[in-house]
Order: sequence, then structure tokens, then C-alpha cells
Amino acid sequence: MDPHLLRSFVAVVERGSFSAAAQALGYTQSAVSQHIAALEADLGTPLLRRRPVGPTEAGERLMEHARPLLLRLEAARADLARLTRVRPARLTLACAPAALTPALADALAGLRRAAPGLAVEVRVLGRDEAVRAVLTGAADLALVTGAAAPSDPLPLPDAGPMTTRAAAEEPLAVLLPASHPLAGRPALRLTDLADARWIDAPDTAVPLAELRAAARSDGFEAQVTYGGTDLRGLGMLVAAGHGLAALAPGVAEGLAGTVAVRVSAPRLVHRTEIVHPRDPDEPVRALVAALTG
Amino acid sequence: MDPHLLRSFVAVVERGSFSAAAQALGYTQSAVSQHIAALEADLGTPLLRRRPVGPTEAGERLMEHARPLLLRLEAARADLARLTRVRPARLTLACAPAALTPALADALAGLRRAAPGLAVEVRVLGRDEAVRAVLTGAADLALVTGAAAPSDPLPLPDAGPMTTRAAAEEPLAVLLPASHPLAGRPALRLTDLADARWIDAPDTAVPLAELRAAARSDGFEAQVTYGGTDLRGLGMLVAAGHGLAALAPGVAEGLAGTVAVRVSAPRLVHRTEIVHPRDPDEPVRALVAALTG
DNA sequence: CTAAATTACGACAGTCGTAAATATC
DNA sequence: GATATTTACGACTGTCGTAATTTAG
Repeated sequence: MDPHLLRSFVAVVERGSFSAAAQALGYTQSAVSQHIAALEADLGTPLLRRRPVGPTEAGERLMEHARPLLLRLEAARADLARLTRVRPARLTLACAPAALTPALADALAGLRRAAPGLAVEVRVLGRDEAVRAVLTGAADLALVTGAAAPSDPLPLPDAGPMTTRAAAEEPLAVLLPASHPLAGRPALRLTDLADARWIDAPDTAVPLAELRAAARSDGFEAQVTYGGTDLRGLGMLVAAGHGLAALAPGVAEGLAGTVAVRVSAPRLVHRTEIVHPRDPDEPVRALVAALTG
Repeated sequence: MDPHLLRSFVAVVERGSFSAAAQALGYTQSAVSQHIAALEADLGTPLLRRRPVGPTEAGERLMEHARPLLLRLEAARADLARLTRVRPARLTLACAPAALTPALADALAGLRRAAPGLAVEVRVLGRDEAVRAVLTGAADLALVTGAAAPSDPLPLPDAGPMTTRAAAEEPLAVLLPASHPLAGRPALRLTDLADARWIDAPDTAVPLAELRAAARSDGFEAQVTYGGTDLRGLGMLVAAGHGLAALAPGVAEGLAGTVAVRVSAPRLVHRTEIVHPRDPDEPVRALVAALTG
């Protein structure tokens, strides 16, 4: 189970082709074929069906291990690299769409006043991507969001040591089309909407799986899935009646044709959490202080 | 970062010696020396101080990654092996000391009545060891214990997909010497004992780090550390006044010279959790049903 | 028949063990 | 000076690419 072999395996599954994977990894297709053969011989079971190329049951299972494994390998390398590198005068922030609030903008402004030479890069990413960016050293700090019971932490992928800290807890809200029968209500119960049509927008709003878990309820089935990290686009779909989404009330304002209604029960919050390496640079510490102070 | 190299690195750190590590792994010292040199060259930084042998700062950091990485590698292999193996007529149960209760004994009795040919093996292990046993296929089922807020899950190492489920929640109790001033109380507040002398018995009672986290409090400093998984021995130490320990009230009975007093605040429970692979065999399902039904 | 994966095979790199050298307590 | 790690070196295994072969649509 050499990491190189796992990398090839993942690439083949992702692309559905030996040749495409080989090209992406800079190998010949022959080499990739040998990699898969070596893995299958090592594990004693076929991992891929050929023509069309796809994972077997064992292959599916291996994929669930291979990705976190490769991520942690990257994270370990980045972690050691952080110990020796010279700190560049740049702060990279991986930010969930709903975490990009006036409070964050103000905190960044304060930071830039305090450190005029500091270059700041903000990247809007989904939760796993954001955590991954911190772990691999691509970002210095991440702000991720989700729904949880009050003061409960968000479920984050555990691929290495990192520090997490609550930045904000707001009421949870449901984004409805302005024409929705419940749009005028001051508040609503989430369970009343379990059988409604929802949009699963895991990188933009609260992932539906998390909503189900937090509400300890079934339902919340997705009719439509929305990729990417653009809130406005999600608002368009909600306004057009494709389904509902769970959000923080603040970020839901200004989405034309929609109304955000607070969730009164079960008692859930929209939580923003800070994720950073255990040994943050000074600008990171300052920003964290500004966001939690 | 070949896993073989990481394995050698971990072995050297654990044993504090290249030669001892080589012997344990079936290599020559020379090979292990080359492994470490290769790792250090790859990561571009020294990982070990020599004479005496010990990890550098970067080495400490690498250790935090290497162990979970190797565990997940084992877990992946075991996971795939489970898909193809023939199920043996044997159930191996990895069990925390405090999980070995009359309820468990009864459930096992019921299982053996229902499946007379089934061999049962019970191994008493600490939490991480128990989870590790399930992940690597050494055990079919684990019962782990700890302290948490009511209905909160225990913090378990995340090294692969597994199913966890609450088996029991009892009040949390503190084990005191019979002569302790608080021994007669019907209940006590944990925070009153934050500055008491504690014994850290992570594999036998509630780990102190977990107690601190659950109580959201500092304190609970260990004067004495107790390894192993024998409750009676821990009782001896408590009775002799070496310190206190947190436990479930049921398991604390019959420890001579000690008294268990219930914790009334903060609201915490002693929780027993079931851990098993996602695709449990029939006897495992039956036992889980008996324990949660 | 064509696109794509596998197999055969030679060149090369990497890893092991033996043994000599070197460093530390 | 004894013990332990490192280095040198030869043997061997494993992995890559090229190219021929097989297979499935």
C-alpha cells in the first residue's frame, strides 16, 4: 500500500480511465496498470472493473481510506515544512461563503491597518476544501460554517492536529422563496419542513446531511444539488422555488426574491468556526483575536 | 514518506534506539539508519537527536502524524480483508474495564444461548487500544467508556469508517477513600474537586483530560498516573489516598476502602459506547441489539 | 476495427545486508 | 575502549518506459 500506488488508484477512479490518470500523474499508462495490479495483488482482491473502468465494492471501500490517508500524508509534510519555513508577509484565508460577514471584513481591515505591508488573500471554499487548505499549508486560517446544537462543535475531518475555535453563533434560518406560504412567519419549526423540497448546497449553505444529524430527524431530501460557493446563485434557485436551504439570517439578506425565517425549534445555531494550525503566525493570532475578542 | 520508513521512525522513537528498533522490525541496524536518513532527506530536516536517541521538535511533530497514519493503513487493509474473509465462529469483544457490567454479562449469556457453537473472547483494553482493535480487525466489537455531557458522544480517534452507538448512560461518580471528608455526601460538585489530588488512569477510569474538557474547567491535575486496566488496583490506590478517580457508580462498588459519590454538577454522565465495523456479522448485530434494546 | 488495458522485457534506481569506519559516552 | 550509529559497497529486487499483445466495444 505504497502511497504512490494509492495516488494512482484514486486518480484512476476519479477519471474513470487508466490513460487519463497516467497523463495527470505524469506516468505512462503501463505504469498505472502495474500500480493497480500491484495493489490488487497486495490486497488480494480486484479493486477495479475494466471497460468501463470503475471501482468494485472493495475499490469503493479503499477509496474511503485512500483519500484521508493521502490528505494526512500531505498534512504531515506541510506541518513539518511550517516548522522550518520563513514566514512570508502574506495571509491566506480560506473562507466559507457564509463566514464572509461585515465582522470579518472589519477584522481584516483592522489587521491591514496594523500591518500595512501584509498581503491578504481570501479564497472562498467549501468546508472540506478549507480544512484541507489549512492542513496542507495552502491557507493560514480557515473559517467554516454549519449547523449544530448551541455550543456544539462542527464535525470536521480529522486529518491532523489543528486548533478550532468558535467565532460566532447566530440563529439558524431557512431561506424561502418570498412567495412561500411560511415566508411571513417570524419563526418556524424545522421539523415542519422535513418533507419540503430542499437544495443540497454543501459548500454554500448547511449541508443537508448535517441538518438531518443536528435536527436528529430524517427527511430533508435533496431535489436539487448545488455545487460551488456562490450564495447569490443559491438565492436564485431558492427564489425560483427549486427548494429551500439553511443559512445564517445575516448572510441571507439581500438575496432577491427570498426571505430568511428563523428556526425556533429544535434549538439549533448557525455556527462559524475558526480552524488554524497549532502554531499560528502573528497575523493569524491577531485576526483570531479580532474575530473572537 | 514510505510507510516502511515511518514504521522504522516510530519504532526508533518508541525504543530510543536504532538497534532495538531494527531487531523489533527484523532489519539490520544499518537498514534502519538508512531509513531515518532517507526520511530526513525527504523532509529536509533532522528528525532525531543521536546519543541519546530522541526526537527533535520536527520528529515530535512527525510522530503525531505517523501513528494515526500507520493505524489507518492497517485499518484500510483490515477493512478490505473483512469483505472477503470467511466469518469464523468466534466473537472477539474489546471492552473497557467500566463496560464490563452485569448487563453485558447477561447480554453475552443470551448470545451464547442463541448460538451455542460460538466462541467468545473478551479482552479488556483502554479506549484507543479498543478502537484500534476494531479498526484492524482484531476485535469484532468494542465497548468504550468515558465522561461527557448527556447524550454527547465520546471523542474517539478517527482512523476510518466505523459505527458508534450509545449503550448506556449512568450518572458520573467520583471514587473517594472511605475516610475522605466528602465520602458521606449523597452528591458533590465536580468543580469543588478541581484542585484535589487525582489519579490519571486513562485506561481504567475517565481520563483526566476528558474530565477537564467535559467539565470545561482547569485543574484535575494528576499526582499519580495509573496504567493498565485493572479496576481493583486503582481502587487500592484511591483507598490509600493517592488521589481520586472518576467512574460509573456501578463499577465502583466492591472496591474495598472506597466510596463512590455521585456528581451532581456540572451535569455529566458516564457513557458507554459501542464501536463496530459498518458491516457487522450476525453475532455482533445480536449483541448490539441486546445491549441497546 | 479501434481505443484501451495488459504483458514482456531491458535499463535503471532503490534497498537490503555485510563489513569497515566513525563518533560518543 | 566499548557501544552504537554511519558509511561503503556489492547483490538483488522492484519500478519505470518502450513496444508488442490482448481484449472489449
